[in-house]
Amino acid sequence: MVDLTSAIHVQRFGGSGSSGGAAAHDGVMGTVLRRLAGFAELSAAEADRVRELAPARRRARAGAVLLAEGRAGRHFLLSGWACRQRVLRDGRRQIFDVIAPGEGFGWGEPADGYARQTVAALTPVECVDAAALIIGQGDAAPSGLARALRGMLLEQDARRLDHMIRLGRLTAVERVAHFVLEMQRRVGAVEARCFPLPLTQEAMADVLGLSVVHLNRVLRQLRDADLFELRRGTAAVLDPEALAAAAVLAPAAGRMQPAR
Amino acid sequence: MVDLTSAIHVQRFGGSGSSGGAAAHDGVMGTVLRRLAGFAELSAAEADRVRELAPARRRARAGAVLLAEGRAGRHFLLSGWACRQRVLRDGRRQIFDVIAPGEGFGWGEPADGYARQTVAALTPVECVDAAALIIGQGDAAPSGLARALRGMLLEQDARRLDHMIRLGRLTAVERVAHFVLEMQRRVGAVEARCFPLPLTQEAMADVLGLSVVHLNRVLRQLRDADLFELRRGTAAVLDPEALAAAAVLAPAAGRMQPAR
DNA sequence: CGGGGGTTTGACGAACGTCAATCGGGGTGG
DNA sequence: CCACCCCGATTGACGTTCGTCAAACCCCCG
Repeated sequence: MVDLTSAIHVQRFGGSGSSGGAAAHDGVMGTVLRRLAGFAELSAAEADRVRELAPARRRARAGAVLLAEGRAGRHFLLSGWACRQRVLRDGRRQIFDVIAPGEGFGWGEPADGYARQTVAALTPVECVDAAALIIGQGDAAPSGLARALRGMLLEQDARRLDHMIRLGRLTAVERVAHFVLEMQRRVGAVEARCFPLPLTQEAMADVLGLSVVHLNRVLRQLRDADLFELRRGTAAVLDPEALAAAAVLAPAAGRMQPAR
Repeated sequence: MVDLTSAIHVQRFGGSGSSGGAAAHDGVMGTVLRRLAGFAELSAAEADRVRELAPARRRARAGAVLLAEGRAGRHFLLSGWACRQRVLRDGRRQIFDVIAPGEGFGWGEPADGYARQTVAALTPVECVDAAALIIGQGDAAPSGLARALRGMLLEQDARRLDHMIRLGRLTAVERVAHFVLEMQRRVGAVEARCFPLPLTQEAMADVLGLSVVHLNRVLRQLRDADLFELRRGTAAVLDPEALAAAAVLAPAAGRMQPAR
């Protein structure tokens, strides 16, 4: 499926404008285009419209707020990782959802003061405001772009349900195992043993509703059992079957199923 | 606001067809109409279209599956309480969301195999399939009905975020307090001391990600402290301020905010 | 060669789950 | 009308999981 192993390391601007191969041609928007294509085929014109967003991209450092609480508005994450979160007055933080490179944010978030969530960068990121992007919505045949974006939102919803189960009904080990498998699938590395997962243990703990210390112990436990390893931002699934067994629950599908 | 104290006890069919007062005129659809009106004003024609659904209503007993996993399709809950849930192979259950009388279900659920959730009745219920209801979507000015339904979905989304915080970052006492306040607001009984909450402790435990035993202890603790009481399906908020303090987090707004 | 943030570990305690038994109330059938 | 019964609520005892505090440790960068 989609290979993002390298995409996350793309941090250079300029160059790679119109050299040759498809990936090179896609330039910095490659991550986004490949991910969208995972949901629905885009027409050449649509892909071009997406590519044209590239000059508007901006960088942000880890920890930066990409979208303040209550704000919305179509963005894409070109590289790096972000999250949707909320911080309580006493400092406790819950991360609702991790945003992987190539994914969008701000599309689903209701702007009318309803959902109090903030989008924040977990690593250094590049992102673009896609407010200007023409989608081609409504009426008879939704465009490929519209279908892809819809698919992205649906998958996000599905993942949130999984996440609620994780938080409410899975043990710490199960939560970690399930989260790792979700990320593996999500990053398109189902066959690969290793994939990038540059999240702080603190961030991961705030995703999974655990303390950093306890998460660390669970990670060591999985490492000692040769199931899974996380070192320097790279995840390694050493024993997929055993890890899946530990996860109890199969992660949400990464692709749209045919309507019934 | 909306008073559902009696609505939940409406179990009789027939009668109350066109006697007099507004509530009586709304008949069995009154709960739904009042709730929709809480989000956006409906035109007389729209209200009539909703009322016309009444004959199609059906009953189900507690525990019945109202919408199987993966299915969707516009429904309203006329009376009784239901929930969206998922049950793991080993029997663990997580309830994603409680559905109060008058609320809709199946509107947001994606039908294409994405979200694996089941809608199940928590008490005896009456509900209708509203697939035939003409909404008046799209284009320039969305109808009152469309806006009301959209508001319902937005509120549901907002509540899910709160729910994720509850599960991931609040203690048992905080979870219960927050849940109770959310329900109070949701049922339109913010001023009232008492309101109907006919959930089994087992159901509430599965909402809050707790064991029944521990939930029971928390409830006793709140009762001993004269903060909150739950007896025979009726909730009594004895000390609103203290309960709100115990909840840490203010529950999601019950009404649509003006767009910014 | 120092910071400094992230990771790792130990010791301890609090929060929560499990097992098991009892209680209570309302619904049902005689 | 009453006895029975069953499901849900309640309680005690105990064990486990997980959080907190505190102290190293490690690695990356400057």
